Amino acid sequence: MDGSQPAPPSADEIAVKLTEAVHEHRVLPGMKLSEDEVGEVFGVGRTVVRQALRSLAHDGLLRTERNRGAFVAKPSIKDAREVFEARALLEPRTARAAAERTTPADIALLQRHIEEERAALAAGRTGQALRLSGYFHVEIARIADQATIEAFIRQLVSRSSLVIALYWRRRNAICESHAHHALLNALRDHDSDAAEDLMKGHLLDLLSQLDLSEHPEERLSLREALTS
Amino acid sequence: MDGSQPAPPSADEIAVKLTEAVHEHRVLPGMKLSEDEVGEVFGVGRTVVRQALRSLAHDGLLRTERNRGAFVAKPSIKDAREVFEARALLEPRTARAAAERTTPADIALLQRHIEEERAALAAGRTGQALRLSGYFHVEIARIADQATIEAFIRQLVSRSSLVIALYWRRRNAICESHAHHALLNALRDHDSDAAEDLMKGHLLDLLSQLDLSEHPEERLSLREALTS
DNA sequence: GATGAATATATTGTGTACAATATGACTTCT
DNA sequence: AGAAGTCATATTGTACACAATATATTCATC
Repeated sequence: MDGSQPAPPSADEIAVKLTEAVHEHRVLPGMKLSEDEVGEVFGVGRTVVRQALRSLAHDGLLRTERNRGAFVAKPSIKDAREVFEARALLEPRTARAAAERTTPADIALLQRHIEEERAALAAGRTGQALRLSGYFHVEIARIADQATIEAFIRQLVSRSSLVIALYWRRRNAICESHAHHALLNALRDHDSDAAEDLMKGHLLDLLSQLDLSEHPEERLSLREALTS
Repeated sequence: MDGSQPAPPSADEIAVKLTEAVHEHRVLPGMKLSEDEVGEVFGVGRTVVRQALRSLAHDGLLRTERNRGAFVAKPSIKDAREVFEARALLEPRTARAAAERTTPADIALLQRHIEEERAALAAGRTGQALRLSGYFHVEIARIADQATIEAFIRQLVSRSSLVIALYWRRRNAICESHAHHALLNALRDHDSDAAEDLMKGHLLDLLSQLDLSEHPEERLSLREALTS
């Protein structure tokens, strides 16, 4: 057997793991991420954990309160709208750019991606399906060869996961698969106009599935009503 | 006299100071930021400096090499193009949104902003003028009441400073003042179309002032040619 | 019994010591 | 003299100890 303990993960690796957990709705908005706890899970000291947490906080996934700790962000309704407005500005044009550069290798990769997503959904692993569904959008930015925009979209997709956790109406993420398939076809055919339109429509669809009307229940937490 | 030493700055405050220094071209691409050195300047330990540096690195302003240190990023020509493509996607539409929400107070603030910029330029403080010129764009996102997009634009403006430091042709940043003034008028008149068009044109102007043709001199650093 | 203060506990914030690693200097050998 | 190997030095990477602060508990008092 291999007695050597596996190399402790780096701060970036931990950040990726935590982000994945957010995407899969395994950690939910409001949950506290204790430094000691996270450190014990990953087998590193608090120093490294702190770096990872700070990285997540910088992406807007965590909110840190001084001498209190790091909590998974709970995007407000305004935040939710902002996220999708930003996506509406970035993603359609990026999809257009991607359509002009898509290679057969990209298509194959996206196809595998969609297949995994479908399989995860069929197996009831909705968390993984959700994460893959988000990464699909990141992949398109990568195909467009726009690293800067890709980083932004990655951030927006992450926050979208939080938004979905808070404001999603129904549990049927099935429609997504169709939208992604249509996008795939547009990319394959280098149909820029279609890609841009499909992406725009897809984002509007997603937004329309959210319930962004302020309910009084939002205010059930008196603490946050007064401290925020 | 006040013998009490001033409270040591927080990591965020140091990050802001460093970012300002980048904006003002006081720290230039490639410069090394030693942890001990920065810590001594600000009167804090390496722990806090590290957080600040990591924050800058997350914004793409620094590049950290393992066991070597943090160096101010030197955006490639591709990076430069990406930055302005992202800005072209975000800022015109944001200017449009801002035009629909601009208040007299915003106008007054922008006017002061432009005046400061002009004064700095007249006094030969080109660094400050450059920084103010960048923050003007951030202000517009703030007026649009889009915190998410504002954060992105802030990041892009910062990187633009690096790009300008590397690829700017002439030293005449005078034209900017006119462009910003025209934008101010459009915002005051709530002329959304004009605001969007002016911003689009302004960004194209900026881009056209850059020299983004690959020169062989770019490759004078063998080290970077092989390690990157 | 309720309220308020005082204390106890737990968690984060920061400095520092030590380990890991890269770079530069020096020595040695051909 | 040049090249390669070895060692010295400096800087970053990490863990840990202690300080600061917020929360929970206890206890006295009305």
